[in-house]
Formats: sequence, C-alpha cells, structure tokens
Amino acid sequence: MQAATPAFSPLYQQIKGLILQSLQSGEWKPGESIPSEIELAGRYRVSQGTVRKAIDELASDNLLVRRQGKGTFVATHAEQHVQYRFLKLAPDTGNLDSEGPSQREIVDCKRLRATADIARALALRSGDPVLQVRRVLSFAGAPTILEDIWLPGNPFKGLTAERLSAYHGPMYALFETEFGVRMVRAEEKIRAVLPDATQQKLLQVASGTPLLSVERVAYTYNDTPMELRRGLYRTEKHHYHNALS
Amino acid sequence: MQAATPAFSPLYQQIKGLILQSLQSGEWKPGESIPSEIELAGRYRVSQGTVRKAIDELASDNLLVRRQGKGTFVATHAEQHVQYRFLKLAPDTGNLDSEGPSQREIVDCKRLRATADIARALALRSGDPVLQVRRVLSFAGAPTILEDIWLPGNPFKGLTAERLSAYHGPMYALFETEFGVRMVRAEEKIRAVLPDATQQKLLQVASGTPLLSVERVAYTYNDTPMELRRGLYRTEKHHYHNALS
DNA sequence: CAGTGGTCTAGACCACACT
DNA sequence: GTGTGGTCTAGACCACTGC
Repeated sequence: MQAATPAFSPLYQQIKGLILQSLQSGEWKPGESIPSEIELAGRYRVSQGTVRKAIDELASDNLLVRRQGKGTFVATHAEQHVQYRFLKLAPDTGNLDSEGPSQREIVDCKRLRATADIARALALRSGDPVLQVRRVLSFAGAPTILEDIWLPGNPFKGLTAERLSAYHGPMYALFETEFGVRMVRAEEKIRAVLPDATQQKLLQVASGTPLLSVERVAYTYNDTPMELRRGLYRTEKHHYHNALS
Repeated sequence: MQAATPAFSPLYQQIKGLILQSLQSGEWKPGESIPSEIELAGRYRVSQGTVRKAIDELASDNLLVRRQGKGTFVATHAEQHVQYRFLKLAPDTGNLDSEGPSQREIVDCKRLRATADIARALALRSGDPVLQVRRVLSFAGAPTILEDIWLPGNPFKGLTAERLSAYHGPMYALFETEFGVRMVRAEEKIRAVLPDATQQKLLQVASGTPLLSVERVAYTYNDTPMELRRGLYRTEKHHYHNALS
C-alpha cells in the first residue's frame, strides 16, 4: 500500500511550471514577447486551450501581459503604464502623476553585513554582505517618503549611489535591466509610528508627527525574497490606498 | 454616420451580467447554491463553456464560490473560513484566531442626519437619515480598534444597538441575513494620526500615541456605497497586512 | 493580407461529494 | 451510481495589429 499521495496535477499547471522555468532562466526577458500560443502548444505537445489556461493564470499573477493581435509579453516594471506598481501612496486629490515628476535623492548607499533581522527577512545568514540604500522621495517639492532599502550583496554587485542617482525610472526597472532581478510580488506590514531625530530632519517634520511605517519584503520568482524596504510616509496630504475584494 | 461605438460585448460577459442581475434581485441568496452550469447553459441558450467563463470571473471577483462535486454557491460573509474578510489587521505573531474570540463593545448607536462628507461618501444628500455606530474591538483583552460606522438609514431600518450586541459573527453577515445587503468590495484610505481625548480614553492609550486611521467605503452590487467606516487601529502589537502583486 | 490573442462550441473524460 | 465542477481536446470563427 502506498502512502496516500494523490499528487494529481492538471496538465495546464505543469505547462505553467514549464513556462515559469523559462521565465526564471531568462529565456524570455522582461518586455519581450514569448512564443505564440500555437507555437507553445506544439512545443509542449498539448492543445492550444491548455496553453491558454496556463498563460491566463500567469497573466492574472502579473507575470505575463497579453495584448490582442500582438502577442504575449513578459511583464516589466519599465514602460509599464503604472509607473509605481508597488507604491500605494496617493495624493488626497488628483494622482501622483499630476504632481509632476517625483524627486529622488539618494541620501546614503553603503555595503555592510546583515544583522539578524535583516538576514531573516532576506533569507540570508547574519553577517552576509548586504547593500543598504537610504533615499528621500519628494512630491510637489515636499519630502514625503523616507526609505531604507536592503538588498542581498551578491545579486546586486556593482550597484552604487551614482548608478541609482543617474537612473530615471522605477528602481525595480533598473534591477531588471542591470541585475536580471525581476520583482514579482511583495508583502507589506503597516504601522503608525513617530519619527526619531534623523527621520524628522530628512522628512522635515516636527517631532510628534505621526507617520506611516511601511515594511515591505519583495520577492522574485520562486518566492525568493530579494529586497527589504522600510518606508516612512507622510500622510498629511497623501494616503495609502488599498482596494479590498 | 453613427458615432464610433464598437460596443462589442462577448457572450460570456452578457451571461455574467444576467447572473449578476439574479444575484442582485435576490433570486439566489448568500450561502445558497446557484443552478448547475448545464442548467444555466440551457436557460441562457449557450454552451456550458460560456457559462463557465462567466462564473469563473464572478468567482474571481469573490461573488461566487465554486466547490467541486457540490456546486457553485453565492459568497457570504457568514460561515466563511476567513472570519474577517475585510479586516487586514494581524497580530505581529500568530493570527487573529489564535488570540481567542474578539470582544466587541457597542459604545454608541444612534440615528442622525448626514453631514456633507458622510453624504458624499454614501451617495446620499446632506440631511438624509443615517445610522451611526461606534464600537470598540478588543483582542487578547486589549482594546485595539475603535470604529465609527455610518450606514444609510433606509436600507438599515430597524438596526439597533441591542441587535448588534446580540449578534455574534461578522457584522457584514448580519447585514446579509437581516437587511439583504451584501458587501462586495471596499476601498480603504490609510493614514497615521494622533487620537483626541475621547479616542484616547476608548482605546486606553496615552496622548501622542500614533494610530492607524483606516477609512473604508464598502460597496454592494452595482458599486453602490452602503457603508462608511472610520477605524483607528493600535499598532504596537498588530500591523495592517497587505499583499501586493 | 497573415498572424496574434479572444470567443464559442461540442464532446469526452476525470475528480470529487453525496447517497 | 449520479450529479457536480474540472480538465482537455479540436475546430470554427471573431477582433485587433501591423505589414
């Protein structure tokens, strides 16, 4: 008698896995088109409908983007209509774009060794090399977001403050093109906090001003954590927007 | 020459609309099963596959729940595995259930006339009758959430503090069974704020304690707003959790 | 025009739940 | 066993894009 392991896996799930492998391996890069459904059906020896269902799920996971008449493309953080896909902060009136281009200032960028909590979040070991970036985002001239970002040192070898400052566009787009790291999903933990002296200065707020603390872990393929980000948001003129369904 | 109105609508979208109508009209009530796919295909004179696609979308919108071998059911806030479907607050360790049953205390419940901002949020006119409820939720014995809730007076005629206190289970479940109002989706705006004297007392926090302000508008079918809720969350031991994808 | 994704159908068969 | 949703196939045709 076997142990009860149903292990039934629909064909389309297996196809989904194969497509995922090709995405991870870099066979199809962000922004590029993948082979047509008919072509993939031939390659995997299944019907077009089965490939279709696999692609449907990957599209609803935001890994692929379908464009009728043109093809299916690997999702990317660059040239994506939504400039800030993971940033849920919105002005109380209008939208982020209407506030003109945001200003980014890299305050600090250094290599150091992971503390225990950083290591845990990034699935590293304490003492492993990590990169720490601190930056301030301003909207309509007012400093609004202070972020500390930790990245595993190995995949991001060669990332410098100059590189970051010179790049105009989403940081995650730079990660894709320069380091081959594509962020797929993220989780955030949000709290209300008070700023310390340093934070007050950088955000130009008085002590005692309540701020939103947003701790984000971003994952690449395979649920591998690749970024820890601790943000402080000013919420006098902005709010964190979330849709529940 | 006509104005350019392609107005092409796939069959399954039309079916989706018809099913939605039946949901709104109450032909199928929350928790009940809807007719089988084959039956619906016969009723609408389309193939099972087309009905399937319509139901697929309604299921991914959380309006229907499919259960293999049993049927397709109208989603409900009662008996739903996720006790708190719209509450994104989580303890820093463990989960809400592990903290034992939450305690709810109705602080206040009165009828009044809508102010301008309440009216706007609920798509009413200033001065229209509304019901206001104030309550405190405690987890593990500690008051954690203070909520002010505004409901349009008409659909919620007969709702009283006694009714609310007596009911054990999600408030949205009571809305379904007692008032035939099913909340389908919601939007939240989150800020960091400081409590006023009344709020300090109810939440048992010191002045100057930063709190999460969560303003929610909940909608029933047809994008009709049916509830405005302003919550204050203590975030010393809890956090607002959000998944981005 | 050819090529892509999108829709619709019809039928066969599988997995699951209840009786 | 019967009925439900779930998978898979094959083929026809539609809508959109770009040459």
